[in-house]
Amino acid sequence: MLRKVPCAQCPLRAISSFRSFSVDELDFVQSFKVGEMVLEAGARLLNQGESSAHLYTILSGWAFRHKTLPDGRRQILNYLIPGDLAGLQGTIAGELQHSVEALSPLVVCVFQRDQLDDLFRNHPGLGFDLTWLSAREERMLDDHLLSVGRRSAIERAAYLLAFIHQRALSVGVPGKGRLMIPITQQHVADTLGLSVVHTNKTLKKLAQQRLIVWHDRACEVIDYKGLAHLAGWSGEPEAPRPLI
Amino acid sequence: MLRKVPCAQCPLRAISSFRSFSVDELDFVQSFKVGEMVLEAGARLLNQGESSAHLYTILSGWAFRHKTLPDGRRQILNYLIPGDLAGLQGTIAGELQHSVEALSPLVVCVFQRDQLDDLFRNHPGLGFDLTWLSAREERMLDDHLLSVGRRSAIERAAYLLAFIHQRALSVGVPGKGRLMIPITQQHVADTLGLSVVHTNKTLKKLAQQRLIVWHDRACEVIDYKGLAHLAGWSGEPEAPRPLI
DNA sequence: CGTTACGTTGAAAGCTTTCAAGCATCGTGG
DNA sequence: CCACGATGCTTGAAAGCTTTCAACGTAACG
Repeated sequence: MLRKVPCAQCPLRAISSFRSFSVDELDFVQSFKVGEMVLEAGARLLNQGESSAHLYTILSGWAFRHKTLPDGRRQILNYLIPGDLAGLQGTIAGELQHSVEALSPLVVCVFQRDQLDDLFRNHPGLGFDLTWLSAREERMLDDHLLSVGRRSAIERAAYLLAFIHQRALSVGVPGKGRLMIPITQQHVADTLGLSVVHTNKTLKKLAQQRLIVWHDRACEVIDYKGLAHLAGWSGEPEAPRPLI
Repeated sequence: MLRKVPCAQCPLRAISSFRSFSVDELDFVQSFKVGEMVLEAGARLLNQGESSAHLYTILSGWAFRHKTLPDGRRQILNYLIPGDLAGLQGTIAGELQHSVEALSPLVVCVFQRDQLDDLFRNHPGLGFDLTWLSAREERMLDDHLLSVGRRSAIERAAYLLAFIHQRALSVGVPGKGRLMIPITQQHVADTLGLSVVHTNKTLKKLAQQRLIVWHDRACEVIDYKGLAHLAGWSGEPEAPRPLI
């Protein structure tokens, strides 16, 4: 937890999908920031049942949020990519009810939870942003719940991959290369509520229809519109969003 | 939209699960409140695809939040009971991505969305509360997603009814009588991601095990602990919560 | 070169849906 | 007052989607 890039020079802020911040806001966020942390793929950022004194914003890399039943069955709740905030739920209860695990090497920005009071008191705009981010996560969960509850296996898979693809593009994740979503079929299965075996067969169908290509531990979306259409999904509404 | 009970005398505030508000906060909430609205069972409070200038807090009655696929398949996302806030998602995008429909006669408190700025600016504690409420909804959705994705049909049903039961008790919904959850088996099916037919057979099993009794368009929980145990669910963590 | 993680396949078993039909209640119009 | 349509709850049987079981191939790694 050494490096501490000045927020004003954060490469993420250059991306057009993030709203611009005032100097005042940037100053505060800068002081709110404790430092940066680097995790390797597979490492846990947050743990179900534990409480954390920190909030995190993903700077680079991929992660996912999940929770498990007592007997070990696992459900992936959502994926985290650069610009996403993690750990806010810890604000309402001591213990976090889910875990966050890195899918790829991960760099996160670390904030001190006990400065939240200060944030709400002195920077109402940022307070609003936190509510905004939370409501946005809620909306994504609504979509996932609709998907897992009411879509067929192939529709679910199509929706999921289209969803992740769109989100990653909106924050420029692919860089200059092609976008490779760094997940295994087990991750897909645990997101869709399916078995790995059936997930494998379902992804194969999507590949046969030339909608995706499955690489080693990664998925490449070939036809985003085709996926969205198959799933009957119109995409997430885009709006300039805050980056805390 | 006529009556306007003073917030300080709101019967909900007498319930111990809500945190106490300062005079200052009460004054603001009072001014934030535009009035009250009464809906009959089946009426829509909010509509997917439309935008609303209002936020609502349920004062009495039951409602549910849901969204549908283009071909009509419906997923119920959550249930709303007294003290719950509705419409916050409309803050982040013009159009709401879900609908809210009354399950029983409903009385709601109406707030003006464009006063949210004022709220965040002059009442940081209430701003925090909004984030808190949003994060809480998020946590409930996490639980539902885990349930629909990874629990068997009977576990899902047990979880759902235990969940609703606990929540309703925490805000004193049953009054002095027994708690009757005013839902049809179609609602249960659309919440669990199952067909009505299979839902019917599943509920019958719960009834045979003496965990619930199904009445006409209503469910009575007989053995809350039994349901929670069957579902492998430990209940929602309880904490004093805000009432806006 | 053995081990482990990931992906792939085929077949049987099982859970859930769909299809069909029937019963009961309730409000409405004739 | 009664027929009738609409809504909700039940049931049985067949069809279908998904899981489980079992095996096998490959690539990466120590």
